[in-house]
Amino acid sequence: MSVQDEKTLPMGMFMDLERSGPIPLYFQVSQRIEKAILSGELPAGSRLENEVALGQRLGLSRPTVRRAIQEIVDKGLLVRRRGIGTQVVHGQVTRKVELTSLYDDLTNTHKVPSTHLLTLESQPADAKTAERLGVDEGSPTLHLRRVRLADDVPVAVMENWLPEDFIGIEPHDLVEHGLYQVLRSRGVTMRVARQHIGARKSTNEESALLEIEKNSALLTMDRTAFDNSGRAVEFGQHCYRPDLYSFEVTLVEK
Amino acid sequence: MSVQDEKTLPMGMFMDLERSGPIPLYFQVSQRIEKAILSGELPAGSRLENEVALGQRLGLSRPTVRRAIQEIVDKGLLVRRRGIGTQVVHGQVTRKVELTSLYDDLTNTHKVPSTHLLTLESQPADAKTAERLGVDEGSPTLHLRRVRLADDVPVAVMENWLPEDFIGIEPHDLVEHGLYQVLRSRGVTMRVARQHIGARKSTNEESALLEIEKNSALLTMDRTAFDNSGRAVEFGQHCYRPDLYSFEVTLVEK
DNA sequence: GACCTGATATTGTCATGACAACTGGCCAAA
DNA sequence: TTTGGCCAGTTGTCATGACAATATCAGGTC
Repeated sequence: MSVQDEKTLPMGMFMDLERSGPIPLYFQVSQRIEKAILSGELPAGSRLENEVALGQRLGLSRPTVRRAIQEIVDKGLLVRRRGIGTQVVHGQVTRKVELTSLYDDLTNTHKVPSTHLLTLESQPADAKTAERLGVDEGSPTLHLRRVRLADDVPVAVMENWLPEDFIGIEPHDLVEHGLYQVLRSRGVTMRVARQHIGARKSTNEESALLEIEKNSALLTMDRTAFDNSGRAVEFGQHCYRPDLYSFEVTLVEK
Repeated sequence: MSVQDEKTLPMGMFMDLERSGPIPLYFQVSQRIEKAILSGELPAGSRLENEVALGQRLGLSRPTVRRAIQEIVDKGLLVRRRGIGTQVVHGQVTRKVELTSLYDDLTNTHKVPSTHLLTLESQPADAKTAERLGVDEGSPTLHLRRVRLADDVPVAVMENWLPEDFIGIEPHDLVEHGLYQVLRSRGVTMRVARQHIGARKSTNEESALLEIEKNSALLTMDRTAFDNSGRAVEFGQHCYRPDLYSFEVTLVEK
């Protein structure tokens, strides 16, 4: 019995590519394929059409098709093997495969998110904050502390520091929109973020805020985020209720 | 004062590319650039030569140079901006930027790793294991449980299940080499892994094994790993001492 | 039957060329 | 002085073509 006894599917889709629109062709293709996988149209283990044939059928060049496929490989949904072809990964868990999202989206899954703003103040940078943000120690920063809730149940305590040019953000924005949305609306686009994920016991204050027992286990995440110019725009220390939140990561070996 | 007042560096390297060797050209180039960044030769904020010029100087086509640069962008060390160029990210933390490695390597940093093998047995798959591995419930699996130590200090308790064809792995191998090395030596190459990272309190047994207080906070990680044919080859539930171990993740926005 | 050999299929790498889209600065006009 | 438009520089996208590396499979030979 061979390893891939699954047959190649015809994939009768991709008839309408918008060639003059602003959306890249490779992106249009990759989205269709991903959708076909997640919807079950391309079941686990099935083989994809080979790159050349797929390109011909869609009227696209091989590099374009190849890039589209690569996007999905990077997400961990497809596996390519030289001499063999491209297959959908086995593992029926082909859902919820987004790389660790920036939190906003995750609570949106059938939950109503809300925010309690505890602190919003200007604060001189201490040594650690200065190092993480790449600013001088003692220079002013915007310091904020929030409790994030889903369906009125507290999920996380989030403490953030931002460079001084963000001083002036209104409390109203943060309660309504979440930090990253506010930054985006001010013209900042995040590009790179470095995260450390760990665990520790909760303090008494955190236990009260999160409505959990004293000395519970907490899931913690430190993050420094950089915008598209490479400047640090945010440093945060967050802690989560582990019974309500966890991180999902998909690794793809080179 | 402009945002990028840094000057473009000449980068007088890349003289010796091995064109006939087995190592891809784009990989050779990306390694040189990454090395130059990590060594400080390309300081934070400095601009890279533009793709066309760099290609000409190295005798390479633009796609090849572009791919080399893209590799480093994906690691979060470089940032590209259309119309501007490619810059090294600000943020002096340009060290230890490897995506969440597969554990073996992490303990190797100045520590002596060792392993206590607690369990190594054949065990019929329960419902959860069967689902994760994609095998039938009740079919035989290899079940193993280990304590991982660094410098003789326990760091993690790791419990794994593998499909039946791995039954026959010797205890000696696991003590000496770590699970992933053993699998590699049996011809398995990992491609995709899905991980869930969370936290919880330790059980009494875990507290004893890890030499920590009862009811401490633990960092937990569940993982299912797939080989290059997309078949699940390992399912594991691990827990770590949070004072000795944490996860590092670098996110890059599309 | 076991083993080698070659043909075939498929992805991996690389080159060349072209145009589009975005950014920044220069310069002229209001 | 300010505004607007033009221009050059750089990355983003896409097409075409070629060869290399690797896995499968059929067939022949020992």
